[in-house]
Amino acid sequence: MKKKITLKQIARELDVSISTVSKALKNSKEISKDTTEKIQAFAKLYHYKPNNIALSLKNRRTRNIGVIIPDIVHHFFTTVFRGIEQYADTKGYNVIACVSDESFEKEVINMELLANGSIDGFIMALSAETQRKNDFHHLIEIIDQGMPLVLFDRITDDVICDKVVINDFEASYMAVKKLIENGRKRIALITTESYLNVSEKRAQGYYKALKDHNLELDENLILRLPYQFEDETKSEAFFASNNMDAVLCVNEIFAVRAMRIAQRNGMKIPDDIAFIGFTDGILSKLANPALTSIAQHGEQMGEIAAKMLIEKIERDDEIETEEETFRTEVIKATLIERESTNN
Amino acid sequence: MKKKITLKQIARELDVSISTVSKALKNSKEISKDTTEKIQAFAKLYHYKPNNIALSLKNRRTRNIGVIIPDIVHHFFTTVFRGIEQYADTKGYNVIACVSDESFEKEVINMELLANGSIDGFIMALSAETQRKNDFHHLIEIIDQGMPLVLFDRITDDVICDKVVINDFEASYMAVKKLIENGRKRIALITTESYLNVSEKRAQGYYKALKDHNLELDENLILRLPYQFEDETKSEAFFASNNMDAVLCVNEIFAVRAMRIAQRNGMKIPDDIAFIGFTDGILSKLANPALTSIAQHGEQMGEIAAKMLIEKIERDDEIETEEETFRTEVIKATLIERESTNN
DNA sequence: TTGTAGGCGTTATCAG
DNA sequence: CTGATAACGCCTACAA
Repeated sequence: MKKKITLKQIARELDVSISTVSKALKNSKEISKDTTEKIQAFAKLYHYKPNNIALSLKNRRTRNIGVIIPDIVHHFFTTVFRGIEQYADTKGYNVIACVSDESFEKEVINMELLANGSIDGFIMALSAETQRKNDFHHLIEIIDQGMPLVLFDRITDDVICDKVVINDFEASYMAVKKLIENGRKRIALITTESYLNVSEKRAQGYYKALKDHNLELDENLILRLPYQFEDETKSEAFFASNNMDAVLCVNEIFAVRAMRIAQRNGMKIPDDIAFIGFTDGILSKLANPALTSIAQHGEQMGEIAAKMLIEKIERDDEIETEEETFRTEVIKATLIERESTNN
Repeated sequence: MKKKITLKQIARELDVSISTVSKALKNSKEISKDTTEKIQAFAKLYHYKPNNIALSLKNRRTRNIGVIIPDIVHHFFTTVFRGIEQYADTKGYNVIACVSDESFEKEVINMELLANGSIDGFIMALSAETQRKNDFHHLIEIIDQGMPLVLFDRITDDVICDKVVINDFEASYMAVKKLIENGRKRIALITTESYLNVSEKRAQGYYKALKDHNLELDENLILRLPYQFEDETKSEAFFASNNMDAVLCVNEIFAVRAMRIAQRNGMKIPDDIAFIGFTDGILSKLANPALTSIAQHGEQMGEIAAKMLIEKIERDDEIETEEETFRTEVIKATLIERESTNN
């Protein structure tokens, strides 16, 4: 077992000084061709690679970025993560991934842990609990310390930083509009129980679309489900006690579950009832019938977030003063039509 | 914007030496109560937290573990990742996640990048390309440097290290046996095209089960699909030109796709044809009909892998010599029966 | 009780 | 052309 070799060891072996070795390995022309070759050959032989930690300490940058997502099993976050990872990779950055599990406390702890030098910046989506509590002191503190932060999807207006979102309101509006144009009259909304920024915006789009087309808002047609687990009793009661001809769901899991229940109740999709869901993931594609779905372009979102963050990190290095400016990028969601609606 | 404060700054402000500050913050009884209190108060006021990078350099451990998975959108890997992250979190470790994208080169590059001091150990599943090339020099080199490594799921016998797998062979055998006991005679296998260790073992289980029950192995009943993308033409031809009454698939995506095609061809599930898939993910649960599925317990797998790794990391710290021993943990897969088979 | 010095691995500056 | 020194932030054995 040969431990990693250091400059010091090379220097000792070759009977030169550490700085000579360092320079030779960087092809500095201060060093003679002879010594340079000798040192490089030796270094190669022993697979010398500079120690990242020492470099980080010296340069005050780690080339690590911290990503905190509420839930990794949720397809949307996974795709965003993928986008982040891919872009970061091309720029030579590593991604440290933390899952907040929708918990405020885990979010805070993870952030504090990473903020102590382990990373150069954060990309995150707020946990449900954080949004409910409306407590963002940990984010503000981080920013205060000069650490770049990019929020995506689950954002808040209370924190001033770079952000990436999709046009939830418009996307939802368009989806409902489409349903109405297809002749649907009783359009239900299945959304999350807890207060999530995005769900709220999607609900607003739904309200507005109904209103603009002179359809009455019927509170009975709105079902609020717990975000994580559900035993389907609420959903079944919902379908049993209401008649509707279309459903908009704020995510694809809700949509696919709802379709199953509707089918179990003998309804034909899309003849009797149409479905549209957010999150155009694998479930939408492979559902039976395939689900018409609003693509949130998670991968693109992650890529943009990573790009914004890395730009800010690398800018910080150069100029020092210069007034900070923050951007909010809005990605346009697109409707992917499949079998659960008629076109 | 207040940058993070260091021991040095505290020392200067309070007009004491750095080591006094360091000791005071650790409640060393070398330091007088007075100074200790003064220093601690000041440190608290400025939110002093030791710099992780400096600690890593000093202690030669980072409390980071590197995880390399072939594909994060694949549900199974996601759940393993979750298990790793959760366990690591409880032990105060961070997880640096890299995606190899099934590419040998990305796997090598990522490993080399991380191996230079960024992490204390690796957990990984081999990329498809790595398994195909049978080239593991990068793993061997890593181990050689004394870096702990745990392989999971996609493993190889050519590398000696800790491993976690499920009993693929037996699981597959049991699944086929069940199908046979249900009266199925023409049982197909849908597996991956590229050589993957796990697929191979599952195929072996399939062969053995057929043989033990005196069913002939019909090569026409085996469909090999590309791992990542597929336009379904091959699958459709497969279903068109063969008649079968059951299908075993090496993952749930293949299974759900296959079910759709069978249904499109007018077959009734499970009456005309039964399906069993590996990977008991969300797709299996929400498919229509719900898919009988072999649970691989990804989360548990991740947890065990993380536990093995962290134990090795922390053992390395203490004792130095002591002969190394490596374990292979085998997790028992379980069959979750749903609507796609009759019980 | 407090401080000094050396070291973790690297680089940059300056002196020889 | 080469080497000594200081610094990044922290810890600790040893000295005062």
